Amino acid sequence: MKKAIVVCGATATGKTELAVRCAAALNGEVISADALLVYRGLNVGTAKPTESERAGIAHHLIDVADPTDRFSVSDYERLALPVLERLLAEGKTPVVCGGTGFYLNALLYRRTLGGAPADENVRRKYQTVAEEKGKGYLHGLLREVDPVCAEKLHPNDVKRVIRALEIYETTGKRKSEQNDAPTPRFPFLAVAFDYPREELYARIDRRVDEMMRRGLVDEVRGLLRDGVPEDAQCMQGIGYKEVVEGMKNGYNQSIMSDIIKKNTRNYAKRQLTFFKKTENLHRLTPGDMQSAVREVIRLYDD
RNA sequence: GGCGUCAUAGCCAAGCGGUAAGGCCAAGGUCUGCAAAACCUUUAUGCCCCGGUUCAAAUCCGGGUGGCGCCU
Repeated sequence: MKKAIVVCGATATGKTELAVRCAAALNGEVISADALLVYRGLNVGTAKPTESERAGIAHHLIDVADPTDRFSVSDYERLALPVLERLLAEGKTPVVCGGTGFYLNALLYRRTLGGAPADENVRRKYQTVAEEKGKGYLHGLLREVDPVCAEKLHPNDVKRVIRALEIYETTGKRKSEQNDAPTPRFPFLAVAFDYPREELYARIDRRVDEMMRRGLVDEVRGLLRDGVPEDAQCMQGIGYKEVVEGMKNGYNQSIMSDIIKKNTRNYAKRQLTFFKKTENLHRLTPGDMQSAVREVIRLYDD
């Protein structure tokens, strides 16, 4: 069975180019693992690979949702897994590429994701409870039905507390009892560029400048004009929410740009933390794309 | 030159005699159906400098230094 290649790591480290080159060299196709690349119409703010950047390599899981959709990990898993399995069956090399660790884990490991579909009504109900009676009260509710899970969650972590309550309410089972060990679904080689922090931040700054130059503000304006609500899920993406907010407050592009840079740096740091736990992650020396590709191929053939 | 006013962490800032709030930034971390989301933790043996009063001073007094404002 062919192995998959996983190109992960922080934003702005050159994942796209590395993935395309590896796919080209190993008869592969790219499967994106990115929470915002799935949305149509979000191009410049997501640094969506252009036709020429894709270099004739097939890309999957990009532009599979409308900006008004509410896309989630389970949607990702449902769409991405069949593609990946098909490629493996065809003897091709799936090159999974992306910085959304949560999506990556869902694709790479067999997990139940809580085993309960999202239920808007239940979520709204508990959201109201949290607002009216307080986060502590909501957390107390969870403590009653699933004390083990409640113990692990901070009362302020309302999203997860609600999710745990949702699982219990819709399935009657406790989240804490679904201790499914993460088993890999197939063999894979994971790689990531390891930039010094300073350099990574400098790359991020440059990338954001580039996005502004390419018309991020116009893109956001266009999405809003086309009826995408300000509070749409995709508008929570970095670059989008700041522009929406900035336009409301009359900020100039320079101020928006600074905020986007800061948030992107914070995001990159979270990604680094997340990927620290990825087992057998091979760190690639940044700087020379050519030799990085060679390194990946060498590791792949081992 | 005179008078007044202010000086607290990288930044903003509370405190007004009893042993340094808070916010931002930064760093570290969590992550099982919103994840570019959400959440957690840490961050001044020290309050411009020197001296004094006091059991006790960021807080009061005197003198410096620096910023700001007004007057000449």
